[in-house]
Amino acid sequence: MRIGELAQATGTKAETIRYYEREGILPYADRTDSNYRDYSEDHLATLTFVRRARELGFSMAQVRELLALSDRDDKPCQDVDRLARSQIDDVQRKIDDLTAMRDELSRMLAACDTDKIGQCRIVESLANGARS
Amino acid sequence: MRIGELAQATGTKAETIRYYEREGILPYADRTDSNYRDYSEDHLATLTFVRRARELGFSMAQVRELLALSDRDDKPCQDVDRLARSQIDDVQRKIDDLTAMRDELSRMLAACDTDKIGQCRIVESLANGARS
DNA sequence: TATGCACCTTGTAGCAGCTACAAGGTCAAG
DNA sequence: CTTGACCTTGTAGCTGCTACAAGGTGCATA
Repeated sequence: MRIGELAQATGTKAETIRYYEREGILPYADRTDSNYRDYSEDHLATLTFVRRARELGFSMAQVRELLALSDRDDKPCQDVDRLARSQIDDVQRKIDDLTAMRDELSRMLAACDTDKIGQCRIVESLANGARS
Repeated sequence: MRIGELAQATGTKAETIRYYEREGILPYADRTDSNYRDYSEDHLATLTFVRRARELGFSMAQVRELLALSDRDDKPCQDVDRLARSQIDDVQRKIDDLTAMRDELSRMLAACDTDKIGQCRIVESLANGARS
């Protein structure tokens, strides 16, 4: 697969893909005889993952960590455990916040449907949750 | 409440708060006689919301839209409806992705606990979901 | 009263994570 | 043989902060 195809498949700019390669986020792609980057299904999967993780608010450093969980053949189980455990808490917190947000948006929609004028409490929905 | 206090309460740098004011993300704060910014509970709630929304991967523009839903006294119900509806889809997609990620992280933890060597499929967990 | 810290302003500059465009070149399909 | 996708290196712009400097005010405390 060439860079343009991969770009299209993932909704990523070709220049961003090259940038990820330079940054070591994506593994270096083999070059064809004509020096074109040649991508595999693995590259596609990794890039899709990276893009979604970034959309979900993970930093590049966190994405690197998450990717590191992937090829952990070398790493002892307890490292993986520690890494996964700390990520899980982070992910769960995001889910909780998003759920509160979604529920509030739904409530507003429902109020709109029945033409009741409801107050919008979307700010409160996230603001009030006591968190560390 | 003064800026330092608000900064501490929300884990935001004072300079970031001033930046948000300049950008119109946070409403202009009244100044005391001694020209200090004076924040209310509303400011606290809004800033908390903004910070969480940003952590969840919403852009400044999206945060503005979400905030706009909040003081919609002026806007007709159908505008609110349209805006809320499109945001809900976005939020639900994030929840689904994060849930897949969390489940896969949990699976890995479980495998670690029982000392079975399981393959890490976190990349696949997000990569394979067919999405628009 | 003086020291020190939090705050004010304006301005400039840096980092992260892209995104864009330019210059100069290769490759392959119509 | 032209067109368009790709290659390289380099530079510069955008977003969303973050930092620091310069010069000044407010205010609590030794």
